[in-house]
Amino acid sequence: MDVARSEVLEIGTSVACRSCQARHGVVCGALSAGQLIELGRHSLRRKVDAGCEIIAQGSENSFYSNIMRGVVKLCKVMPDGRQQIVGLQFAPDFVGRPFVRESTLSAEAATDAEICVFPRNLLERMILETRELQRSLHAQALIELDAAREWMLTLGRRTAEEKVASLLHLIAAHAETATATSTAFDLSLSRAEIADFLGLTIETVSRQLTRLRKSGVIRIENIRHITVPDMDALAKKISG
Amino acid sequence: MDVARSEVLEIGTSVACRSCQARHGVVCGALSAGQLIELGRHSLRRKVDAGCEIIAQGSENSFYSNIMRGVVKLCKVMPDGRQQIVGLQFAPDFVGRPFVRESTLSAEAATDAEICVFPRNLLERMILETRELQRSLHAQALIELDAAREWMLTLGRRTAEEKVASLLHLIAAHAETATATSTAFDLSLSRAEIADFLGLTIETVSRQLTRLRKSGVIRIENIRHITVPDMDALAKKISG
DNA sequence: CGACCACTTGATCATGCTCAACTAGCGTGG
DNA sequence: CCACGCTAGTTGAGCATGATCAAGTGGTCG
Repeated sequence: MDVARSEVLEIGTSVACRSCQARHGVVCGALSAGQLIELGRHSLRRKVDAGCEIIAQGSENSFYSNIMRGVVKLCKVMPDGRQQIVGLQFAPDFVGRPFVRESTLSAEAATDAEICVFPRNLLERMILETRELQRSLHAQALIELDAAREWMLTLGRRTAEEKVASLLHLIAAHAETATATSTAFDLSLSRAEIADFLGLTIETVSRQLTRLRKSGVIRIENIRHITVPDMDALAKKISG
Repeated sequence: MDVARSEVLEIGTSVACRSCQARHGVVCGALSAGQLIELGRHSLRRKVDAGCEIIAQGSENSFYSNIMRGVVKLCKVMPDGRQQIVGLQFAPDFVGRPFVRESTLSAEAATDAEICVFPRNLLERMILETRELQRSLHAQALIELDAAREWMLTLGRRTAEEKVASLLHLIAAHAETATATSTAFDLSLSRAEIADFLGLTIETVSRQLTRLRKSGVIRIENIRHITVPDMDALAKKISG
C-alpha cells in the first residue's frame, strides 16, 4: 500500500477564509473579523490522503484542525490490536481537544480529506479571550457527547442487523444527494472500518449488508456506493 | 416494591453552601461569593431514594443539580424496552444539559442519594455571565466525552469477563476505602444495572463475577460488597 | 413461617466469530 | 492486451461466547 501522505496546499490567508466553507463553523464562526485574520495568517491548509493519521493516540496535541472536506474517524486501539472507532467527524467539524496535553485517541482521515490546521497556542489563547468561541466549542462537545451516548446504546443493545442499519442511517444523514424519500451516498468507510465502528467482524458486516440488500432496504450500486430507496424502511430496521 | 420517593430537606442557604462538599465542585467552585449566595438562596437540597428518576428521557429540562451523596446513572431506553446505561455520576458531579430543551436520556438515583437542585433559568443566566462557570462546565463535558468513548471501547470490543472487570475497576476507582494495594467498596448497582451498563444479561454478569471470585481476583463479601485484594490483578483482567 | 425478590447455577440455543475458500476489481508488467 | 498478483469483499461451514429458559438458593420482611 502507498504510504498515506499529507501535503501542504497553501499558507492560509484572510482572503482564503472569506470563501471558506467552515467560515461559519464551530471555530471560525465564533471569531471577530480581526481574530479571523490573525488565525488565518497562522493556519495551514493541508491535504491528507485516506488512512493518514492526523493525531496519534498518546501523542502530544500540538495543533487543532477544522475538517474542510472528507471524513475523519476517531479511533481507540487496545494493546493487543483490538480497535474501536468512537466517532466520525464530517466537514466542517473541529478536531482536537483543547487544553489537554495528551490525546487519548487517534484521528485518521477515512477518506481523502482537507483540513485547516491551527497552532495550539494561538487557538488556546483565543478560546481564553473569546467567550463566543468557548461557548461554541462547549456546544460541540455536548453534541459529540450525545452522539457518543447514542452510539453506546447501539454498541451495547442492538443486534448486528440493527447496528449496520444504524451506521447506514448515520452516514445517509450526512449525505447531500437526497431526494424526498430516497438517498444515495458514498460509504466513506471500508468494511473493516465499519466493523470497528460497530463492534463486529468484517464478515458479519458483509453478511448484514447483503441481508439488507436482499430485503430491498438498500441497493449496493458498487462496493462503496449505496442507495436507500426509502429512508423510513431503513429507520424501521434500527429498532424493530 | 416501594415507590421511590424524593423529599426536600431544606431550602439552601449560603450557610449550608460554606460547608458543602460540592463547594469547590464543577458549578459552585466557579462562582463568586455573591453568586454563590444567590444560587444558594434558590437551591433546594433533595433526598432521593434509590430508583428515583431525577430527569425523565424526553422530558423538558426545568432544573439542574449537583450530586451531594450517592450515585446517579444515566440511561437510554429503546421503545421495545432494551436499556443501556450510558454513564455513572458520583458526588460532586453536575447533572443536566444546559441550554437544551429536551433530555435525550434519563437520570436515576442508583443508590439513595442527595442532590442540590438549581432552577434552570438562574443557572443558565449565571453560565452566560460567568466565564469561569462556562469553562468549568465545558471541562466536565470533555471529561464525560472521554469517559463515554472509553466505554464505547469496552462495549464494542471487550469480552464479558473484561467488561465486568472494567466495571469493577471503574467503581473501585471512586471508592474511598483503599489501602496501598487492596480496595473494598459497595457495588452501587444491582446485577440488572450492571448488565445494562455492560450490554450483557444478568446471568452473564453473575457468572463472570463468580469466575473472578474463583480465580481469586475479587472477594464477594456479600451481594453488594466487593473486595479487590490486588488492583493490579484486576487491571490485568481488563485487557489480556 | 412463608412469600418475595435478587441472585446464582445449569442446560440448551442462537447470534455472531473464526477459519477457509472463493470472487471481483484494479494496477503492474510482460 | 492479457496474465498475474494483490487487496477488499463475499460466502460457507463449524464453533464458541453469551443469550434464553428454567430451576434452585439465600436473605429479608411481614
